[in-house]
Amino acid sequence: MEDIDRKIVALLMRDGRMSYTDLGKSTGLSTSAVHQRVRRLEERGVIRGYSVVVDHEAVGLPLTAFISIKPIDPSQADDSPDRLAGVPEIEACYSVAGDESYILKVRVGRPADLEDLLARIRSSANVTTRTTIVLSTPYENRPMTA
Amino acid sequence: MEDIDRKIVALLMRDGRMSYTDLGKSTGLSTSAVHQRVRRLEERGVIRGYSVVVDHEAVGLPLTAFISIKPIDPSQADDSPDRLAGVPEIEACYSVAGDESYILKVRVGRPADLEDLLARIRSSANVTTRTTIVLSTPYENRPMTA
DNA sequence: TCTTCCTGTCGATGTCCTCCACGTGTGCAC
DNA sequence: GTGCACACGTGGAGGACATCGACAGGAAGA
Repeated sequence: MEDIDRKIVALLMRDGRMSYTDLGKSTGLSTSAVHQRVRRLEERGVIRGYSVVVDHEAVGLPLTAFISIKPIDPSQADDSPDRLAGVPEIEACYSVAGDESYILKVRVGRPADLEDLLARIRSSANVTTRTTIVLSTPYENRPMTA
Repeated sequence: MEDIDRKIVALLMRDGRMSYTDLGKSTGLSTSAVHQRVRRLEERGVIRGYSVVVDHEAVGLPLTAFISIKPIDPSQADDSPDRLAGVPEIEACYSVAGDESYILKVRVGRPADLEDLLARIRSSANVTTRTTIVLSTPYENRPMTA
């Protein structure tokens, strides 16, 4: 990937609503040229979409946790992501190497909600869980460096 | 937070570049009214900013890992986030309850880069590390449900 | 050299953002 | 009830921006 594309992506990570005009000024290109590049980045799948950065406390989900899961029956089909896809509290699911098979990142409102969520995860995916509570988040989703 | 604000946030999580006109149509409000609400959400800090969703493989960072860190000297000042803030490979830093003190999410290009990164983390923060390699990411940063 | 492809600039058009003036409903003091 | 303040909505006007097409220049290969 070219250097200028990398710069465009880095700029958009900092401000996803930046106008093409401003992107052009920051990269030394014309508006149309930037527009074309962004469209190509979208087509190639480098840019998958745009999103908003939300304060989770403010939207009523102040409690974050990581849940590592392990199948109870090691011979069972490994389809936990599908089984858990419908659980809205799960923000991310990573297949990992190591003792456990997946790490989930979840957000809930209160400890009681977490308890309830764990029960749902265990029963719907037939797994054991190991939960790590997040106390604070110094930083998250930091933008790439140019 | 109001129901309609929640809907606006949910819509923007799905498409952070959605126009105020379209947001208005989806929420049954006029363009100006939506605009006002979004501005208030930004002022209150509910909306912290806008960003782009990037395919990390496409930008040359296909290897993701979680690194749990623990201070070597338990009596030392607990300022790891500050010490590590300058390391660009670290995308997120969570202070967690449990045996370890922080979980870092990192992205690098190759295993050798991870080795190098781990050395830098250990020396600059004076910590021991436990690394969990991500094999695949079924989903990540899923939008809230309305 | 000529062709082709890629990537850029420039200009025109329609859409959207942005702001301002104004209307409406609610709660409160009088 | 009346008057007022306030929060929140609508609608319109203007300027900025996105979007598209036509065209220019440079690089690589025949």
